[in-house]
Amino acid sequence: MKNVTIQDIARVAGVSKSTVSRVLNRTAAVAPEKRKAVVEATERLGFSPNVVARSLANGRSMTIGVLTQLIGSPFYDAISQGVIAGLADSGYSPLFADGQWQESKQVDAIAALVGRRVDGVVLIGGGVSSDEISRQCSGLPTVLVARNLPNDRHHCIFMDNVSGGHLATKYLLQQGHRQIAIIRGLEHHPDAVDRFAGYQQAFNEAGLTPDPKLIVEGDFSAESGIRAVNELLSREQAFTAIFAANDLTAFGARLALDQHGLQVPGDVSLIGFDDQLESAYVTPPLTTVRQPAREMGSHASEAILKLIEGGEFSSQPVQGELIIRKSVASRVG
Amino acid sequence: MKNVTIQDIARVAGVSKSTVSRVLNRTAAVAPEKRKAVVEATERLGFSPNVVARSLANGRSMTIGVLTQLIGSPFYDAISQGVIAGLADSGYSPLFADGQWQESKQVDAIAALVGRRVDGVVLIGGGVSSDEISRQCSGLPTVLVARNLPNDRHHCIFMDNVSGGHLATKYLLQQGHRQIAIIRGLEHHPDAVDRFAGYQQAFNEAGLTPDPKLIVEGDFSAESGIRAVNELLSREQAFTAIFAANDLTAFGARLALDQHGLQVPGDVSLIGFDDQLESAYVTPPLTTVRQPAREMGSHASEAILKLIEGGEFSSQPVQGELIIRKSVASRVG
DNA sequence: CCCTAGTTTGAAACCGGTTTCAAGTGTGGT
DNA sequence: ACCACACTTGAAACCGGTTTCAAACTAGGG
Repeated sequence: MKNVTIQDIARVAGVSKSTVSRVLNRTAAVAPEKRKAVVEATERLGFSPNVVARSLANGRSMTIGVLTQLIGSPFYDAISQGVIAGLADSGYSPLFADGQWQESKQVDAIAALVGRRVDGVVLIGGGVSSDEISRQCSGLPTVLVARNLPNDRHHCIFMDNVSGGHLATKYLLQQGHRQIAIIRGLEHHPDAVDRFAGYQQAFNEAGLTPDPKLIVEGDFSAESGIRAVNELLSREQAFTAIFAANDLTAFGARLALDQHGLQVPGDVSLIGFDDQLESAYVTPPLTTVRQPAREMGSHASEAILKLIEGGEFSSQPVQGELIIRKSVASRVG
Repeated sequence: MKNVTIQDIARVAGVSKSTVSRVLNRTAAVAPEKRKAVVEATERLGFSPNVVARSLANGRSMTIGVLTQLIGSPFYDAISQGVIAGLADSGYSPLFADGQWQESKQVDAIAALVGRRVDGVVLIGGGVSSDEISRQCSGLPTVLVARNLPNDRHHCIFMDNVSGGHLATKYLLQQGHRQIAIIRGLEHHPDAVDRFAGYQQAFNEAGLTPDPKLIVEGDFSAESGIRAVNELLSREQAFTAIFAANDLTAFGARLALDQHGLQVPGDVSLIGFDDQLESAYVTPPLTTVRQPAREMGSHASEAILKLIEGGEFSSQPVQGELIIRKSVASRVG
């Protein structure tokens, strides 16, 4: 049950372990017959190198720490998947830690990753302060995803949420809607405030002002979509369209509208944000702003790998894409 | 930028590194004043132990290898999340590897995990043979999730899919349906064949036989739900209900029915399998058989931890639960 | 044929911890 | 006062690799 070590190979092949190491890593020239002996011994004994020992010796763990928020949110999950995919075949493996949306847990989790001597860190979302990140990850390649810390100490891969919110709202305006309700995300969540800013900006550009009675809070959950529609309906202020914080919220809103006998898009149009997998298959298929979550994740992996190799990489906000399906009706003509 | 080692602490505290180790791990009694000196030095220098070195020394990496299939499938993703959650606060971290549904990649991925000297392995789904698993993971605590390898060499946490399929079909029969179409999953996927067996069993118990014209293949995707419904409709064999391979397939089926002007559940009833997050919020909310994916994942973590501690654990198939919502109408009376 | 430069090679140090072992210290019993 | 025994402690070995260094060997040039 014992593991085979390079010492065992050295003995069998009749060389020193230094030579075995050199053969295995092609790190120096070795006489052909010795090389052959080592290779044969390696295969015969079924050697698999102890990555832990190797890491200790050369200081590289071949591991990338990934901090998720584990909220079961389709968006963040898709980013994680992108990170995993982007690391495939790189030799690096992703080590996950879980922040549970609590800052203290996130700080602990980062510490755990750093303690494991990961070669790089990918932080997905979360609320850890810039200073804390700098302190813990100093000297370590670090990439933030789905978050923008506006200073040049960090590398960030994030979406331009104001332009995304603008895109959605402008489209609704173009389709002739004027009473456009918005279900916001969590009050202080930067994504939510940015999308809301885009919403306002689109109205401003059209020389219009959004009706404050059509603005309602949410928390990115489907349940909050239901609550929001009920709230909206109780305010007795007519609206012909809803811009939901994300697709999940849109699903909830759609269901609540249905329960009130309101058709989508016949009576009210609906637009989401994210473009999660299911959105193309609900009835009616949801018009939404696509966030390339998976791509952002794999982009983060590429960035980390580049940083590890000593390279640089420039990040610029990725743009959302309007995916037009069937949940928005035209009010023109 | 250099890291603080226990050697540094030993020097500052005026003791040997053995003593530092003993204080840090409470592994032996140490004189109070020395202990105090060590603790102070530790805090003053901001020491964080090198987990890699520790792993090498005591042979425990405090890491659990997790092999996923990364298919973006809500079901498998939920299991992964459960595994992550179950490991939280255990001191162990999950190291992910990606099998991409290809057996050769899976074998490589397992090898990579084992090479990193993980203390246990969680295999989620996948098609690696029992022998291969035994060979690679011999001596390592190993748990399979969402898969049943019927021999006593492995620990498996899986759902009883025939009883699940039975549950769904029996419910439809009880509601008065007789022409029940089934959209199967991938032809040779064990989950699909088991659910189909449950479907047949429910018919048999009722003294009925399913109509072969109402059986159609799928691949667990939403797109395959659309294709299946089109196929079904083209066969011109009446049906009043559809049992879909999973919720995603049900979504696709629902959309296709809608496009053909068929109401759910007015014209045809629909039942899914999984109970993914969104299923409660589509219109109509989907009646389905719930698979406790997340729970299975965290259960797997618990099992692994127990096995690592030398304990045992007995696995028995988890049962699905019928979640009755609004997508099935009664045909009785 | 000798000297020098270049190539292979193994011994040993090292990465940063844990653990064994034996020496040193102190305590209590008689 | 003496001895046995328990308790602390540091030196050193160890985990399994990588890397430095210097010795030994090889080949080429004069």
